[in-house]
Amino acid sequence: MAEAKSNKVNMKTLAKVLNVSIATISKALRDSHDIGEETKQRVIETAKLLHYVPNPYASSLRKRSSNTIAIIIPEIADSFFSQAINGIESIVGQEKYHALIYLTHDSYEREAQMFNDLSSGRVDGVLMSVASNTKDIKHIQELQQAGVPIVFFDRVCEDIPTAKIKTDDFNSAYMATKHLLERGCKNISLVTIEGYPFILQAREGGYKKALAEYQIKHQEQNVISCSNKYNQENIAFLKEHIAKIKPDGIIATVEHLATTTYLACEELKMNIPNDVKVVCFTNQITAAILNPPLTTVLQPAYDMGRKAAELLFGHLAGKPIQLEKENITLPSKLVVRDSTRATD
Amino acid sequence: MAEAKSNKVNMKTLAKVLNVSIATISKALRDSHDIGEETKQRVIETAKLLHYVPNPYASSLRKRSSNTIAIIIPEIADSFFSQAINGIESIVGQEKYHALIYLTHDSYEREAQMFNDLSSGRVDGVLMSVASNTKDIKHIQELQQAGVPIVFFDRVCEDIPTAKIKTDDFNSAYMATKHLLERGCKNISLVTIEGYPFILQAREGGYKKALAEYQIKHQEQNVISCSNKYNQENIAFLKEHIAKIKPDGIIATVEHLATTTYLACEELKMNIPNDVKVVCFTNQITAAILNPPLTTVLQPAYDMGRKAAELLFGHLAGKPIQLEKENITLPSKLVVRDSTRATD
DNA sequence: TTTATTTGCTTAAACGTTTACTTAAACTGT
DNA sequence: ACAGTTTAAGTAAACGTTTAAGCAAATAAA
Repeated sequence: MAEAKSNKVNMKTLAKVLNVSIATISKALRDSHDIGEETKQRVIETAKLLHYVPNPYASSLRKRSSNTIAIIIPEIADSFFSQAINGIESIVGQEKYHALIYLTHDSYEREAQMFNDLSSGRVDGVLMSVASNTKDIKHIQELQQAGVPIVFFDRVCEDIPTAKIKTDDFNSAYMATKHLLERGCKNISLVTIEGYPFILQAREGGYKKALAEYQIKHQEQNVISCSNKYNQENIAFLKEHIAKIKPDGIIATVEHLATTTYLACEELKMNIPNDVKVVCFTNQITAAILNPPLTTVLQPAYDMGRKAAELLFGHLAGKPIQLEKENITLPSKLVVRDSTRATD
Repeated sequence: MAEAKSNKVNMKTLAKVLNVSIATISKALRDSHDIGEETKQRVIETAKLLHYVPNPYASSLRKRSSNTIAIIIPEIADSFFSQAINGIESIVGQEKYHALIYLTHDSYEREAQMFNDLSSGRVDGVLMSVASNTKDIKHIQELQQAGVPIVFFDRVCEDIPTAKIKTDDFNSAYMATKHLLERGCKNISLVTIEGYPFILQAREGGYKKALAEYQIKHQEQNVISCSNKYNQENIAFLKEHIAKIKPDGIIATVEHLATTTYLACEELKMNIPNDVKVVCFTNQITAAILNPPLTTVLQPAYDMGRKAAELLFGHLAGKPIQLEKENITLPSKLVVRDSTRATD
């Protein structure tokens, strides 16, 4: 058990032990044709015996590639993103890559800062959901022009020509709204958050389309934009809106708005679904045990993350994938529960 | 705008442009005493102008340190871990470090594999929660002996002499149990998951202590061990237990067991809190809007992550921190809601 | 004035790999 | 037997930093 001293064992060590050159070690470990079968075996054996693990930084420096990707997302305490990471990780691990994680907290400045750092060659590729207040996309363009492939998921940047994995925001909002209309709602509010022009535009579009189909005139005041964090002020803000507009249906477009909406309704003594019916975009398993159980738009978070990673790694592996041609939409699912139960 | 060609600009480029040596560039950028003030400014200016970003791999190779840490956790789709990552990230970002994320999925084999990789010098330190089925800790010992500092949070490994950030599992389980006893429960089940001897031992200990104080004899059959994933089989398994034991109180020790427990009770037509009162260890904000609102043991996830990161970075920065002496316990909080409302 | 010291910079080696190029020996076919 | 090819190695440069050591000129101390 004493064969492996804590002194770093590197190729030089192995070369010395085996009395061959460093090049032989390197080639043997990468299974090069240059090296004889017997030598290869000897190298592999002693490498294992001495617990040799290659230095990734030397390798990355020389090869100009790092076997590392970056995951850049706005936040992590959200079931959509954590499930998406699970999907990403399922590929990253399998491909023996490493994943750096960066949280922008929806700040453009941090995002730009991160991209600046990444232009160093730190990563071979990027998987990202853009920050809500990113308007200027120069940082993304520059990284892409520097040759780092980028794949967007969920919160994509339409103006960058690369792969985008989205869910059908327009359609799922349309379905959700139609569902409320079918259940008799006539005055539906759309509760969104600041930022995310594309996604929110799509959801608002689907919402409006459904209204139009039911000959309901859309009112600007029925669309309310909260701040993107769960707190007391948000609840108060929403309460005010509900008290004023008295909607009979609410579509909450992000996860934490479910709690905000339920608490606001409770404080206003408005019963769900009798006084107001609620649908929320969320992936939380607790939706089923809420009071009442919440009708949700369930997004394919895991699959989106996985698909995004598959495209990126396919590209990195040199497969003939034209990232800019990949524009994939995975369907969300409306899961109907009691928060939109028919009442009358 | 044409000053920065996409050709990688490195120290050599800067040296050529400014007609000084590479060493001067390096030292100027690191604000060395060796370099004159005027030269420093010129270097910094042109570096900015040409969008120079240092190559992290060259730097890491030479300095034998990577400005990177590893976060190793069992899973990520769990509010405790995602909040803990938020806490960690708050320090990582501020210290200009980078964080690699690894998910063990509670598998010892993957964990050991990851540690093996990390012995390459890939990271300067590790923040981790150990996998549930990790019994053999040789991989952890070896990395530590190789000089990589490790800080545990939540799911610690008691046999490794290093910093451990825990929450008071014993006491919070004790409080939760006592709370149920005060509310009149006489037959309390503890629902746990497989693995995690230390944490579960502590929680079971607290549970037993409370029972003892109330002169209730502990029954082995009241402790049930589910599998650590949310699915239908788990619900069925728990239903069976509840049907057999007919507990009037349940303590669910991990987040996803809340949903499992609620659904099991619902299927058995057992009313919470009338027929059975429920407490769960969870950090989800939806606890407040469940049916009924769930009494929770709220763990200081963010603070635990943050504290763990603080210790690690303090150590890395050379502060006089003796990691092996740090054994910190942050209190959890019992948040009482309707799932344990007094009835009778 | 002479000797130390400081200032500001350069030289060159090192970190641990990978790889283009070279080389010597062994095999091939004629 | 000999030119040509294949096989199995080795040599050395390169990746982009950091840093110990050196050195000339300027400054300070005696």
